[in-house]
Amino acid sequence: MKKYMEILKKCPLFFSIDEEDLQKMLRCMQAKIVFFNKKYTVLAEGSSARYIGIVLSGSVQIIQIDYFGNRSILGNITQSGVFAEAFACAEAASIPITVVANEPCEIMLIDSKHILYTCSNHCSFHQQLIFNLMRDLATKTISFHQRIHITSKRTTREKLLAYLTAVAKEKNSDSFDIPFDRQELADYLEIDRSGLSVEISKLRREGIIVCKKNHFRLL
Amino acid sequence: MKKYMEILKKCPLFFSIDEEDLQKMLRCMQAKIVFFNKKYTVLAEGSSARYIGIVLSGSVQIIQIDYFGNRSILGNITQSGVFAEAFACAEAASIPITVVANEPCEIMLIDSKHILYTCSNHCSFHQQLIFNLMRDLATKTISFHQRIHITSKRTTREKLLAYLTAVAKEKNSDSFDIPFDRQELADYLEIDRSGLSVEISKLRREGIIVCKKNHFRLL
DNA sequence: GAATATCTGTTGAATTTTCAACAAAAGGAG
DNA sequence: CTCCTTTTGTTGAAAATTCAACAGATATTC
Repeated sequence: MKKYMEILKKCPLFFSIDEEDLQKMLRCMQAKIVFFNKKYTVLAEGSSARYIGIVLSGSVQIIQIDYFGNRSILGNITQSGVFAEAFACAEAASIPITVVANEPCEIMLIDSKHILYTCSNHCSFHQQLIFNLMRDLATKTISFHQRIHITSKRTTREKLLAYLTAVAKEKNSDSFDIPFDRQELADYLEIDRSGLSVEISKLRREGIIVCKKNHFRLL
Repeated sequence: MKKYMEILKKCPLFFSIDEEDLQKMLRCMQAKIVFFNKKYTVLAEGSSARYIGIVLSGSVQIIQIDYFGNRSILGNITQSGVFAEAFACAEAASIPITVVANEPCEIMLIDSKHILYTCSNHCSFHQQLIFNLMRDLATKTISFHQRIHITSKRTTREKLLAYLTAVAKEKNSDSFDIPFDRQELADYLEIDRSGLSVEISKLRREGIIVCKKNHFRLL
């Protein structure tokens, strides 16, 4: 567990909790670490909402697939990021989304009952954990607002530009990588892949963007 | 303040807090009550993210308006519901949404610093408040997932049917009112109003729905 | 490095949405 | 009740998206 300390200290769930307490806490919560290969399912839609996940290495995608097989990508969680916490915290019966490994990754899974309810040891840092969870959920809510700001645009071009400017703003640079390939970006923006490619080409010809693979630059 | 007790006891922020404590708490937090007429702005985009709002009577809509003036409706908050809590809890500088009164309404506003940080009186129920806030945010996150499930559909018909079946499921009945007029429903589903009317007429002719104004019935 | 699989860009046709404009219906004010 | 305003439904034309199919580019495997 020790080798993951630096990563866990950056996890929003554990802010303001010192390393010693964190070690104790993880043992107390019976945190387990699981490895997944690329494209493997970390949590499947319909499975128990018991677990809260933390990405130790690699990255995962949060996806929704409807009855027709259409995929929506809700987000991308990278190192130190948390996922599935909303369903656990709301004590939902099951999760309405699927989490898949984007690349080989190590995932920490914690049973939410150890987080939501104080253990018999009355860990003093438990209140801090709840507070951190609240902040994390608030941050997630804001990121959903941003996603809606992007996907509510009506045309492919507007969605794409709204997305790219949002990423540029977040990364504080006009030059950046995006965490999606073309099909994934289309599924994130809720548009057709081929239409997306057409629009990227247009923006390139018009001199508005430069891009190579998943690296973009706004001009 | 007393006349609002029954409403506040149903507010997710105050679950498991008894009436006596709640009274004290509200005084301690300097909660203020403001009245708004229909269509008036309760909180404007860009304003301080300091306040958490609670609907005491009437209802409010959470909306986003982009540079072209296109409105997206993110949700509808009714009696005992909470709004703007995510921005306050994440300590955002300003709010990226606008809250407008849907009808005449009474709103309680609480400065979030009184919620997030313990007061000098060390109110014992403060921890419960944080826990409630966390649950509330988790619930909101889930409702965003549901909204995305609806708006990610590609056609007007699919969006409309996904929305109607979701409401029917929530209300546990095939017959229900929706909180939107046609333009608002279009702005919630991210589609064109006239296209929506066309689709409603089609579904009516096909005998899939019955509707009158904002009352719908699925067959 | 050759063979194979995956990803990306392009095209044209079909479908759908958007937009503007108007008429009918419903609601509110006096 | 009548006038006026707002909401809803309808239409056709323009614009945009989706879909299927394919070719070139890029990775991956052996």
